[in-house]
Amino acid sequence: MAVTIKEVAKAAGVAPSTVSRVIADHPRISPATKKKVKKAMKEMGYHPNANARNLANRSTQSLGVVMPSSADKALQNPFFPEVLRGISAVAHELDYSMLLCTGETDDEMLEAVKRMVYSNRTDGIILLYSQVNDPIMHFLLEQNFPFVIVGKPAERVDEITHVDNDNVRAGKEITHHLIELGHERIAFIGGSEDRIVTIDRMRGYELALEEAGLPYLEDYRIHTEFLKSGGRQAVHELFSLPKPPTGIVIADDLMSIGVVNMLEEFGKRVPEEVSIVSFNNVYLSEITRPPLTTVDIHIHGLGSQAAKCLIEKIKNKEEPAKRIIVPFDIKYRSSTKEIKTKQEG
Amino acid sequence: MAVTIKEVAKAAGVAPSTVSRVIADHPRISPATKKKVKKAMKEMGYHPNANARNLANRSTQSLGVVMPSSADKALQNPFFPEVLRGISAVAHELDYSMLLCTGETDDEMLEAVKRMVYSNRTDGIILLYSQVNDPIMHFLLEQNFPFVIVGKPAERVDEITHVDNDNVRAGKEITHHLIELGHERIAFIGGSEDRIVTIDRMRGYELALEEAGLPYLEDYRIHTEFLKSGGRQAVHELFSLPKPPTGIVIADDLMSIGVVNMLEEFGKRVPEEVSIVSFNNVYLSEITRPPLTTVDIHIHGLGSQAAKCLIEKIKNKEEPAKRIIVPFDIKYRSSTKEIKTKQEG
DNA sequence: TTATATCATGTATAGGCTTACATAATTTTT
DNA sequence: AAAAATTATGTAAGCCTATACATGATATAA
Repeated sequence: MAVTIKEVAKAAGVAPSTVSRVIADHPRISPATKKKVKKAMKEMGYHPNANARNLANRSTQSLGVVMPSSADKALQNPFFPEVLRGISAVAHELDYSMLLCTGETDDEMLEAVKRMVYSNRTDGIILLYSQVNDPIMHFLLEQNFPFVIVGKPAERVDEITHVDNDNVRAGKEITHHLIELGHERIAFIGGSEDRIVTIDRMRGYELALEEAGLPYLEDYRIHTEFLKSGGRQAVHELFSLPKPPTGIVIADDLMSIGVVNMLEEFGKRVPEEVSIVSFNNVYLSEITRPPLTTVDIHIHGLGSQAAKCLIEKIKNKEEPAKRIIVPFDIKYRSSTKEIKTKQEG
Repeated sequence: MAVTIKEVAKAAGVAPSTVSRVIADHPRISPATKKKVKKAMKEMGYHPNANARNLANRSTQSLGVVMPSSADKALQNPFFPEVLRGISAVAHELDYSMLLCTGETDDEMLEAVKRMVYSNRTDGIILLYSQVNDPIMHFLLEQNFPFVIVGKPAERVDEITHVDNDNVRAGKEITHHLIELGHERIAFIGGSEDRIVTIDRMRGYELALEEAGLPYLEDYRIHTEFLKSGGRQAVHELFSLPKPPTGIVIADDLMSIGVVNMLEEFGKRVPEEVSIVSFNNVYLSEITRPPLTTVDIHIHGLGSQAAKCLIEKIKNKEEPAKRIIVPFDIKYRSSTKEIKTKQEG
């Protein structure tokens, strides 16, 4: 059994409460006893017991982090380790620990979150995704439990603290880049339409087309989970169109890699024949072939800001809902190319 | 304040200890009172407080998971989300939660681990990496704190429970595959030589060469962190050799992608001019171009086995050290090609 | 110098749960 | 039918820390 506050107290010849106060750096402890107690703590190898402490404090000093359910392969997205790092950076600094929550199915996830909340294992929760009609979010809302979202809430946007990029603008700007290069037939490939991030990025894509006076074709929009075969089929159809696109806006770097692969299969080369842009700027996008022109969304920043907001909210339940927009910038690399021959008006 | 055991007891007309026993499903509680108490719990929305419980039990019901320090980009490896899923699967099942531990520097990591251990935040630790002379491992050993390694310990192999693939054999077999295809000039590219996984895979590579009577050249071995520029330089040198390799064994799928990219830059095509094999079989390796022939190490299994072992060890301190070898299999895809023209004797 | 404010520390309780031990009720044994 | 064993539940003492309140010692004010 580890050494307790009592034993330290006895050794230092003071009361347990005094030791506790020394730990908390209470101002009304004389320098002399402070020193004496600290010495005893060192000598005896004392370390406070987090459980006891948290019980007394009615807190846990830990942040729950909820990943999307891992039904799909999306979880292998390097986005996640990177946000985790961001969260970890400030959590560590402010002396919080991170409780991770994954699960195979949505039900399993919800159950896991409920357990975390009910059993008081965490002081607050970060949702690493945002989707339409999310039961977990509803639960948290209903319980009035502190949480923040990385991404934009599907509803009650003004009541829920969230950390996001301006994905609409990012979508618009990156699409605009393609337009500037002379592209007029631009497709959009994104994941599930339930994910807010997909919706926003697509919205930006639409706006850019509109602004440029380019037609907006239903056939140019693909939503797929990208589990290989499904995605292949979709891309195949896209390029079987009478007027196939010359540029594609893809909602995620990881998908881009799959798309490049499929295009190659169909004999289309990137960027010579098709230009591609995407989002996230994971490390991968730099080392893949071709290196991707992509929106750097500052994943690490998303994570660290989310952690910061959540901790503020935990410390002060009255903290108003906030919206933090992490700026993005575009990394211009080699997956796009100017288009010379204007494709008929 | 949440409802406590006492309140439930009062409502059900029993003693708090009875309620506690109902929760623990104690056999000596009559079905009648069990039912009565459960009803009260439901009605009042009672949920046990994890902190109080853990304090009384001197346990935490949580597993600490230590990722490598994120100094390098290696953390963006999809390997990690995938092991986490594996760990999570059994942790969840056995009602443990996962405490994540990352850090920028090695010192920060060590400090974080010390805090976890000293403050009793976790019952045991899973190390997601293994390297030579790891201060964290030494600390854990010295404290006699339950931990398991995903990978092979650098020392005291028989005293430390670990879950690993037979990386030497995997290295040998995958290299052998290249040899079977007629390759005789085979290089090896791996990450840091401090990582045991690199060492083992390279050892397998060497064994395969030896067995086939192929020469083993110093110049054919590259170790790099693969932070782009460094890797590029190395690959450049490799292919400036008088006799450049026709096949490469690469220690990790993620690196493979970088290598393919660089080769392309140097005008070498995969697999037409250079064959490539690697390890891990992350989702990416399937969708990249070309799809990689790679060793499927069953990442999920590594994680789940590790969690299982750790929990066993937590429950029984006397549990002997174990070594679990998760089987691997090779996914044959399109990054290798038979070599026709025997390159001079 | 005495009353009062300030400071340094101690006492005791709370936080929510588990569990060894005690006790009352029931069943089994002889 | 009394003694013994078993069963069902209660009592109370932890687990370790934080903190409101109490107390004694100094310093300040009147």
